[in-house]
Amino acid sequence: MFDRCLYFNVNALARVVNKHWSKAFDQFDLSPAHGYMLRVVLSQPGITQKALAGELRLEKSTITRFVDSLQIKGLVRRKSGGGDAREINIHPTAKAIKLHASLENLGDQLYKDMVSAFGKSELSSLVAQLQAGADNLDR
Amino acid sequence: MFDRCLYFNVNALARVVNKHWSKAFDQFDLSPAHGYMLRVVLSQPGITQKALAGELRLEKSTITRFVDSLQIKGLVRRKSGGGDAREINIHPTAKAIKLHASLENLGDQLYKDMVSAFGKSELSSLVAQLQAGADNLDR
DNA sequence: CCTTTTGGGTTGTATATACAACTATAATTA
DNA sequence: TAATTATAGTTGTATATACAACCCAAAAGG
Repeated sequence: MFDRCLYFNVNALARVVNKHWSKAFDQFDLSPAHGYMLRVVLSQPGITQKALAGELRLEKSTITRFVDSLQIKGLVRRKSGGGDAREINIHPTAKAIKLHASLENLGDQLYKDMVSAFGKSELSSLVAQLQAGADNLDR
Repeated sequence: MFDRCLYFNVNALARVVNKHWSKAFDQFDLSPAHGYMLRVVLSQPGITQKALAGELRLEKSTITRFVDSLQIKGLVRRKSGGGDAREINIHPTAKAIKLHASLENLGDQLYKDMVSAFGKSELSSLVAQLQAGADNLDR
């Protein structure tokens, strides 16, 4: 009934993609969203929460929550005192650093899974359209 | 950092689409998801919850919750007793029937919004890819 | 300087949705 | 037909995420 509807189809695809990603991230005991945030922290140690919100396109309150839970798991630390006292810098712990390579491998693996599910050129055109769509609408 | 990642981009687009749709559905005091469910009930009065889950691609427990809230708003009624006593048939109330035309108009309007944001052919190719993607992965 | 405004982060609260365990009924099989 | 299995729906619980109201520190304007 909603075959041609953007809202319906983007949400339906998001649900199946999220399920696939969740299963893959289970081995790290992380949700995909938390895993992606950790990847950003690992690649930019000391990043502020504001910048994380920008990278991940999530609200700052959501970032607070995610940092809280990574902190509870012993994967990141909050540090203040770098110039602007309002800012908080997020650093990966040694435990997180040990995961870095396997997290990136998982990313590669998932990409390959999608290439074989969709085909390489179809996948990249789909992703490009998703991205253009978000940019278009986000105003 | 995740520019080419399906997970990231499908979720980012879903968030902006959902925001746009939510704003549009405010006038009915419905979330888009509830509005879509009501549209299905209006077009197939007496549909079972199982069939609703199929149409909307949502879990049956989610359907229970949605029907609960439409019922509380006086928009649908549950009726049993049609043969199989496990099944529950969902019917729109008179109040819901009055909304039917404007809900469909809203759907048309949103479609037009998307056509002007994306362009007609880009939109339909995007939606077709979303749909094919969900079908592909959902196994 | 002192006051106002802006910006980063947190907290309270709300919604969408899922999954697993459960209940009640129907269908199958022995 | 009695026992097993499958199916429709409900409920408990959990997660992701948003928004609005708030707090504190910084910047800007008088």
